[in-house]
Amino acid sequence: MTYQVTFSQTLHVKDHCLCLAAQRAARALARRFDEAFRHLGITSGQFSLLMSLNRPEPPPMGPVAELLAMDRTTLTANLKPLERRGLLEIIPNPKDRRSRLLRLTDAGQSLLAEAAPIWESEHAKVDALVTACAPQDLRTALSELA
Amino acid sequence: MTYQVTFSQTLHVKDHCLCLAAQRAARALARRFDEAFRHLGITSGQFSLLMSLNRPEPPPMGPVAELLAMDRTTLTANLKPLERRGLLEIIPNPKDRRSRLLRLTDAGQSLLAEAAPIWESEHAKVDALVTACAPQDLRTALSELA
DNA sequence: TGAATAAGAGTTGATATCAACGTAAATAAC
DNA sequence: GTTATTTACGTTGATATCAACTCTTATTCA
Repeated sequence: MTYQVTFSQTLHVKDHCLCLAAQRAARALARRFDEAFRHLGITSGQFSLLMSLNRPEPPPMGPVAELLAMDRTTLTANLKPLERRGLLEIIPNPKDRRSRLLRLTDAGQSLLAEAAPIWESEHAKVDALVTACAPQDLRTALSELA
Repeated sequence: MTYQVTFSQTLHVKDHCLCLAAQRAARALARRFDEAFRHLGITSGQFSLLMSLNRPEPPPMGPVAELLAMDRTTLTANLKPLERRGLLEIIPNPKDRRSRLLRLTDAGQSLLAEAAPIWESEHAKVDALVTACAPQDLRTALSELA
């Protein structure tokens, strides 16, 4: 005879699982920003990636993957469509031949400049949805989990 | 001449974007629970899906997709590997011939019974990581975004 | 009742995600 | 200085995600 998970245990998990809550919020927010950026031809994830490359010096892949909290191989995959579209370049690192540097192209810069005000306005709406705690505390709490 | 996004704007987005923060946390939590469930052969997402089917009556797909805050077509895709492994069944709805009902099999129930205590212990560790606000407030805030 | 509309799902195509494995280069140990 | 280890990245295969489109069945309404 096998132990059965009761319905009330299921309800407990549903109401308490931070993993599920984070997935739900992440999916919903991604869809929301995907929609906002759609006319620019980028997704929310692509916006975050392009924005993370807007630095004084082109960064190698490792730190970017770390910043986005994604697997390095996921980053490799995500770069491809953006590279194809000429929004970024993957160039050798003169300091370390194992490494590649990620550089935003002018086209990438321009696209980012169009996207930034959209992010600003959409994000203000999202921020306003949060009432259970201060939005800054929510951000901090999420960072504690990453 | 094209407007350029400044580095300080980039830092502002990085430090304030709830979408990025949610993606980061969601990815990190998924990896963490994936690891915890690995020996059972399921991922964190599959755990959430199977758990959501543990109800007195097999639910149709729509409400399950809604509960998980995922696209209906994503749910269709996610069901396939679990159905192949005999953990759930997709059966016709006698009340509505457009609809399908999702039923956990005995094997699915058993697997869930093994997974539940793992979730319990892993989740306690995760909960302890949250200090910026009460874990319950974090859950509520995330729900407000979904 | 018959036509228009809405609702529930599936398929396709593109991208996203990660583990497992592999390659090459830098660094450490001896 | 040669070997061992570590680091940085890529490829492959499986699953995840969603938009756009299509199919079928209910429901609405005229």
